[in-house]
Formats: sequence, structure tokens, C-alpha cells
Amino acid sequence: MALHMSSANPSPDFAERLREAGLRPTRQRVALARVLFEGDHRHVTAESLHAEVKATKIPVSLATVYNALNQFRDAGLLREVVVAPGRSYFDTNIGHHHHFFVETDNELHDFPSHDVTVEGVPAPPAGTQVSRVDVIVRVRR
Amino acid sequence: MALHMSSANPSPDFAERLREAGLRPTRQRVALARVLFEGDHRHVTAESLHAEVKATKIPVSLATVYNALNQFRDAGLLREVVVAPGRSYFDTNIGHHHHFFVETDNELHDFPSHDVTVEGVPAPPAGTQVSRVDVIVRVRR
DNA sequence: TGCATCTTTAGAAATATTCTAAACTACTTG
DNA sequence: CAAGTAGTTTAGAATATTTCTAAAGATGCA
Repeated sequence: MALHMSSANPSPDFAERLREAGLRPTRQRVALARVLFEGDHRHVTAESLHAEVKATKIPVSLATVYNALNQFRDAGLLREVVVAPGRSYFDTNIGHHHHFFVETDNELHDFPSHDVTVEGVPAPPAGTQVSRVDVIVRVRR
Repeated sequence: MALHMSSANPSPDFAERLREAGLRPTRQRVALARVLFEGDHRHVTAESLHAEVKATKIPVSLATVYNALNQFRDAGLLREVVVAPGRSYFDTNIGHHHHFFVETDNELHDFPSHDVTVEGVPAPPAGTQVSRVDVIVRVRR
């Protein structure tokens, strides 16, 4: 019974969701998916996710966390956000949205893009097509 | 009359410009400044800049390149652009502008922001103020 | 010139991520 | 459901980028 209506994910059947994404639902991947996709949207780094999953007593190596994050991203389950040099964030919100980045404490916040318009962007370089437009609003405390 | 109106720098007196920025015009910093600020705007990484300056026969260590890039950025002479995980780009264009990032070959292109409008961004998180709005248009070949 | 301060440097260290090859596990087939 | 195989996980090594350290060197002021 879904307690969290604002949850990122209606179905808690993580094994099935992994299978649909073309990934074998191993113990590690299911544990990672549970932490990532249960409850509201979130932002993690490889390190922070590793720490969280280890706390659930399921053995996972850091290498597996990196593997899984890359696979989840490639499968469209996560979005990678690059805002700070030397570290990648992964966002469980894969819908259209943009980010506030609090530079003073390396904190990331989503905001919906449906009200945002970006106008006046010139034509992309010859031979290329736009894959995404990111708006990053950098703020400080 | 200046032939290169689009040039990044009117004056080629790099020592003086460093002094104005509060930096001692050492041999290494002047050599780096020459490569960076002579001619049109450009994008470099620490590695690429190191390779270029070494080619001018002036001895510079990679550590000094990192130091100088950080100092130039802090002094407002450069802008750091974070678009790809694991590497920083530095942009000699410090005016208002945004970027195309060609993901397929890690290439960065500026475009002026004076025609660009970003509307509908919500209020920033409480207690913060906006330091900059970056628009990154990601494209692929 | 003399000297205090700032800068550079090589190499070590820190940080983040990927790779390797061996052990392990999920899924399929018989 | 035993066995095979193909995909996964893992520890540890390797790679990549950036920063740190402490010693040597350069700069600019008196």
C-alpha cells in the first residue's frame, strides 16, 4: 500500500523494473534500486549511495555502485548531473527539470521546467542536434 | 584601429594585467597569460594548457598550471566551466555567455547571452542569492 | 645588494572513477 | 532441479585529475 503518493515511483517491484530496463535483478541492484527509487526523488553520489546501501546490511562494493549508477543512467533510470568539478551527482528525477546548485555547500535542488522558457539560443554547431538543455542556477548562502 | 574586434584582449601587456589582478608577474604566469589571453577567446584544460606552454620552451610544471588556473579564476581573469565529469574547462571569455557542449567529442562553444532569456525560474532556496545562471545546450553529432 | 615574501617544483598524496581477473549468481535448458 | 553459461560482483590494482608538501628559486622593496 503506497503511503507516499508524491513518491517518484508508483510500483515498488524493483526486480521487475530492473528487468524491464534490461538489467538482471541481482541482490545488489535491487538493494540499490530500493534506496534510490523508494520514496521521493533524490540526488546521490557514488560514495553517498554506497554508504546508504551498506547500512542496509546488504554487501555491495563501491565498484558495483559505480557500475550500477552507470547502467541505471544508460537505461534511463537516472540522470547524471555535472555541476561541481571532480564529482558526479545522479538524480532519480528523470523528468524535465532544472537545478539550483548551492555552491557554498555542494547541494543540489530540482525545479520543474514546465514554467521555464529559454529563448534566443542560436542554432547548434553544424552537424549536431540538441540532446538536452540544462539550466543551472548557481546560488550562494 | 584594432583589427580583431572580437579579440579577448586589447592590451598585450600581460605583466601589467597580472599586477592589476594582484598577481606577481612571474615568468610562468606571464607565459601562461600570453597563451591564454593573446588572440581570441579559448577553452583549455590544465593538461592542454600545460602542453601548449611547454611548447614555448618556458619551463612550467603541471602544478603551476593548476595553481595559475585557480588564481586566474579567483582573480576574475578566467571562468571555470563544469560540463563533463572528471575534468574542468577554463574559459577566457569572462563576459556573459552560455555554452554548447558537444558530448560526442567533449568540445565547448560559447554563445552570447545578450539574446538569451531564461524565464520562469522559481525563487532560489531560502537564504541564498543567485551568483550565476548557466545554460548548457548539450548536443551530439 | 640584502632580504622577506611569494612562487615554483618534483614528487607524494588525495580524490574520483575504471579496470582486471577470479569467484559468484541468475537464468535457461534438459 | 542439476548443470551449464552468460552476466555480475568483488578486492585490489590501475588510471586520471587535482591538491599538497617542503625545499629551492624568483621577485620586489628597502
